[in-house]
Amino acid sequence: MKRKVTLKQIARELDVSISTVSKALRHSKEISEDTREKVQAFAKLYNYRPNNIALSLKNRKTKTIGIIIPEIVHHFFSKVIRGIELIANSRGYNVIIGLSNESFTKEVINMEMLANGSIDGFILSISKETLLQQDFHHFNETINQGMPIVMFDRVIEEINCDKVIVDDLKGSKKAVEKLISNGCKNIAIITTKDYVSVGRLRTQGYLEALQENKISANKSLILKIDVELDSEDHLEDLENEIEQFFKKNKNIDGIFAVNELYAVTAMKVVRKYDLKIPDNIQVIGFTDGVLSKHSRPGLTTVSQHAQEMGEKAAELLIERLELEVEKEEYGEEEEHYQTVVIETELIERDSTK
Amino acid sequence: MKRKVTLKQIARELDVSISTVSKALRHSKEISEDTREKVQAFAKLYNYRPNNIALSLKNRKTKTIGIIIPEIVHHFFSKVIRGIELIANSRGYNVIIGLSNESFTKEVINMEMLANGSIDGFILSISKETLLQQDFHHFNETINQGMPIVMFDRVIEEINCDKVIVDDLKGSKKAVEKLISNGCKNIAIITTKDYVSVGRLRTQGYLEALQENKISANKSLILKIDVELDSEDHLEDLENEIEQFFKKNKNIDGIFAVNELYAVTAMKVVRKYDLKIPDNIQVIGFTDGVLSKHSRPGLTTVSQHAQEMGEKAAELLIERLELEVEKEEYGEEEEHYQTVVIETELIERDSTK
DNA sequence: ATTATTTGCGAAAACGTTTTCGTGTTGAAA
DNA sequence: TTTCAACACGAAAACGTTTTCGCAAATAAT
Repeated sequence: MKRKVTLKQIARELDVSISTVSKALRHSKEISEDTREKVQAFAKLYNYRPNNIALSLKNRKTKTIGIIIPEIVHHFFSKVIRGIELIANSRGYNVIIGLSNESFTKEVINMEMLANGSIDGFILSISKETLLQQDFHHFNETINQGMPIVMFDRVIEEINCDKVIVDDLKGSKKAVEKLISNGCKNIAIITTKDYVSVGRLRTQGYLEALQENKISANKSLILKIDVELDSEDHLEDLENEIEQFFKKNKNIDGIFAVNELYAVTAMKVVRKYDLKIPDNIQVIGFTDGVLSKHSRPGLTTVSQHAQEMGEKAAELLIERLELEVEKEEYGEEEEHYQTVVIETELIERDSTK
Repeated sequence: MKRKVTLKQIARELDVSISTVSKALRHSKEISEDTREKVQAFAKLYNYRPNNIALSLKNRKTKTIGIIIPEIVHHFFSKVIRGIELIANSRGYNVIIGLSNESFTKEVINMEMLANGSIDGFILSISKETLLQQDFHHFNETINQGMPIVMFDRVIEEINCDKVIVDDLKGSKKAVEKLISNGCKNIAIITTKDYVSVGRLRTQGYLEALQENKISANKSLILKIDVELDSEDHLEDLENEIEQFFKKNKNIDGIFAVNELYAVTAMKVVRKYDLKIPDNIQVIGFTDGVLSKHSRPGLTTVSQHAQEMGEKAAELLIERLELEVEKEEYGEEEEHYQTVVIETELIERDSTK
């Protein structure tokens, strides 16, 4: 077992100084061609690679991005990660992941763990619990310490940072408009309780679409699901709740669900009542994940372009990181944060006419 | 914007030495109660946190685990990650992720990027391309440099490291036996080409089950899919290939597929021919992912307990990491690597009788 | 032959810690 | 009064780099 070789060892072996070795390896003009070749040959032979940690300490930057997300077993989030990783890697950055598990405390702990030098900046999506508690001090503190944050999907207006969001409102509106123009008269929405911002926005899109088409919203056609039923362990509860909802509203001929799971579960329930999709009831979901593609019938859905969100978020963060280097040289300029909106796209499959 | 405070700054501010500050914060008995309190109060006020990078450099360990996987947008892998993260975090480790994208080169590059000090050890699953090329030098080199590796799921016998595998052979055997005992006479298998070790093992399980039940294997009932059709972009090609296969083998009454995607795609094809599942054809898949749960009919499947695999892998790695510290103190002992087998479980749903 | 310039290299500082060891001061024991 | 331990603290090394600066030797210019 040969441990990693260091500059010091090379220097000792070749009877030169550490500085000489370092310079020789970085092709410094200061070093004679002779020594340069000698050192490089030796380094190659022993497969020398500079130690990242030492570099990080010296440069005071780690070339690593911290990602904090609520959940990784999730098509949307994993696609975002893929996008982030793609851009990050191509620009020489690594990606370190912390899962909040939708818990406020874990989110805070994870961020603290990473903020102490391990990373240069965060890309994150806020946990449901944090949204619920409305406690955002950890974000502000991190930013105040000079560590940039890019938020995606679940963001908060008031925090001063770059953001990447999907146009939830417009996306939902398009979806509901599609149902309307397809002839639906009684369109139900299956959504989350309001504190998850995306749920609120998507509900709003639903309402606006109705309004603009002169359809009066019917409160009993709005089903708000408790987030606790989202997990895979509560599939049956979710199904039951949706079934109760159906029983109470037999006239439904269109369903807009704010995520895939709600949509396919709704379809499952619909089938129990021997109704045909899309003939009797049309369904549109949100998020173009694996369920939408493989459900039967194929689910018409609003695609969020998750990977693109990740890519954009990574670009924003890295730009800011590299820009900061310059900022230190010139004086501080005004910081200006952007919010990038990723357009949604309605992907039509067989659950609509 | 107040930058992170360091020991040096505290020392200067309080007019003591850096050593004193460090000791005071670590509750050293060397420091008088007076100074200790003073320092701690100041540190708390300025929210002092030791810099991780500096600690890593000093301790020559990063408390970070590197994960290399072929793909993250994948139920199995993301569940494994969740398992790893769970254990890692509870033991004070972070998790840094590299995606190989099933490419040999990216696997190598990613590993090199992380191996230079960024992490203490790897948990990885080998890319298909690497398996195909049979080039494993990067694993051996990493291990030779004293960096432990734990492989999971897609592993290689010959490499000297801990492994966590699912009992693919037994799992498949159980599945096929189930089909047999349910009365299937012509059982097809949809599998991958042989170089993907899990595909090979699962095929082997299929063959053994047939043999032990005195059913002669029929080569035309074995469909080996090219891995390139696995991605979401080639769903149609996959479907076509399976359809051709069906056309040639109209007598199939049972299907065992080595992953979810093949299974649900097969079901899709079956439906085209107006055959009933499970009445005319029974289907069993592998991997209990989101597709199995939500497909219609629900897919009977072999569950691999992905999260448990991740947990076990993390435990193995961390144990070895902490053990190594001791090993440096006592002389080197014989290293002994384990291979942990995670039992599979047959989850019965509606695609079997 | 003397001075000026270039060349090639090493010493040392810096990044932020922890830890070993040394040392001056105090109070107690001799 | 002298000796010794206990106490409280600081200096310095170490982890592995990069980089600035200084310095000697070699070369060029006068």
